[in-house]
Amino acid sequence: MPSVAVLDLASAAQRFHALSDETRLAILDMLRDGERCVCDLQDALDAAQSRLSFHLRVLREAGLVTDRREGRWAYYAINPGAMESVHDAVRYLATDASAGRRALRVFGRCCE
Amino acid sequence: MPSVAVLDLASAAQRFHALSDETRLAILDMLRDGERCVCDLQDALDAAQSRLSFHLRVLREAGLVTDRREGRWAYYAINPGAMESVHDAVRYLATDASAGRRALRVFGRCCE
DNA sequence: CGCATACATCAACATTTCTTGTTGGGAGGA
DNA sequence: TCCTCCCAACAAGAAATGTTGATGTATGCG
Repeated sequence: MPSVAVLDLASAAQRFHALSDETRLAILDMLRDGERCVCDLQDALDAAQSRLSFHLRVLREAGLVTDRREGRWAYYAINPGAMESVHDAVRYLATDASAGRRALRVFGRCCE
Repeated sequence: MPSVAVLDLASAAQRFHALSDETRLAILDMLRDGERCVCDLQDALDAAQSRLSFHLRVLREAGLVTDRREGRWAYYAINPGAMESVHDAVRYLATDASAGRRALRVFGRCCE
């Protein structure tokens, strides 16, 4: 059975919202390289600390990132499970309901 | 080469924003069955006409749906190309930058 | 023509989101 | 202990977003 038989609209919307801001996408783009502390993000993105803290909270509350405290630093990292659920949601929306389970409207060969 | 070497933050953010609302996700969910006129969506979602029109505009301006006029009806349908670019963006964000091109952080076998 | 239908758009308002500056708290180093 | 660093959280204002009701426009039917 597909992991997303039907979409949980509320949580999907929340995750998409977390992805709907350029600053947050830039943060995630950096986190593709691995976990980072806030100060790294601050330098790289040239953003005020409170602004980053705000966006990291949005990402965290959507479950897209995890945070780990070490000494006085906070390290953030992408949460693979949440990214996978976003992936599932997109695939669900892009799937033709009238076609079979694997038949995608969009992707001839998916993830090629 | 991957189709998304680097993410276009602005347009990706716009598309994610279009997906960040429950009403719009419900609309797309209906459109999985094929194209629909506004009146169909109106009945099925029990939403005011101006409200639907607003959300359809957001989806249209993000490129996620196309519209077709026929007589006095307007038929909306999912735009596969835009859904694919959303899919690419999610995969890009979920991909470990330090790993090889096909190595995904998240999906052991993608789109299984 | 007159009228109803299907839809877009506008105006006004409430709510949410984002930014900037400030405050506070915990962790170390001197 | 005092001071600095790293970060979260608060406060206030600006801007964007979503809802509702009204108006506008094109189509088609009588």
